[in-house]
Amino acid sequence: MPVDDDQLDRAFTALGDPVRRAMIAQLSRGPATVNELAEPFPITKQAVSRHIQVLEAAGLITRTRDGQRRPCHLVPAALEALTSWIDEYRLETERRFRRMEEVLRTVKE
Amino acid sequence: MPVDDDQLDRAFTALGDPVRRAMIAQLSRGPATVNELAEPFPITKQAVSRHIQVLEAAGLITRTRDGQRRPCHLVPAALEALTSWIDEYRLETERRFRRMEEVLRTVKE
DNA sequence: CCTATATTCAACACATCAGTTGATCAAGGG
DNA sequence: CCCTTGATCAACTGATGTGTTGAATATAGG
Repeated sequence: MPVDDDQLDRAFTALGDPVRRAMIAQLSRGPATVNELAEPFPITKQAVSRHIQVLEAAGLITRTRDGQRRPCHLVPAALEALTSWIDEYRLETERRFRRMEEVLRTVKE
Repeated sequence: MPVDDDQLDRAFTALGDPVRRAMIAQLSRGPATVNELAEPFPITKQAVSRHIQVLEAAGLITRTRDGQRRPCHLVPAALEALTSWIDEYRLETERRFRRMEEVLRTVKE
């Protein structure tokens, strides 16, 4: 499933921050609230709250409601869209390299 | 092969820009110089030159010398490191989802 | 109802980024 | 040796991002 350019902007930029990547890692082990996500970091909860908003706007997480808590959940399909984008160009490059090697071997004979 | 945090910062941030992603796409079809990479965009070559420096610092491309030209080459291994990072957490999340479904089915009986 | 907890909003400071223009450096070709 | 071409450096501007503090909102629970 294709993703538009703005969505890729937001998703890749979101991953370009060590705090947000650590949050992704934690969320892969299960849902977590703002407070739980904030715990490992020496920053305020407001700052954490905004990191979460960045991840949500990027489509990388969704949020549910549980009383006064707003647990975050990782969205595997969004991650998959990113690897698909990257793989397209990696695979094309690798195919091109193999074709070049082929030519070099042929010439050498 | 693991990648350190700063390298992930630089690489993901580099991909968070549509101009740089378009450059990646072009480079997957073959090496290109600054001038060739600048051609599709309505920005100055100095700006393109700096985008290239960002991609190089991120390890996503390397540069060679060909007379006065400095062709850029995509580095597939760097792209692979990114998909590996993402996949680790996507797969963990999918495994967790499957375990939850399993539990739900068991409880329903 | 009142209070504590979880989260968010608003306004501000500071740093980084993407773009510009103008000057500079490096390599090739007449 | 000059001149052109490819690329980069330096300084500046405006926009965006990340953090802070302080106030506000919403829900739970006695």
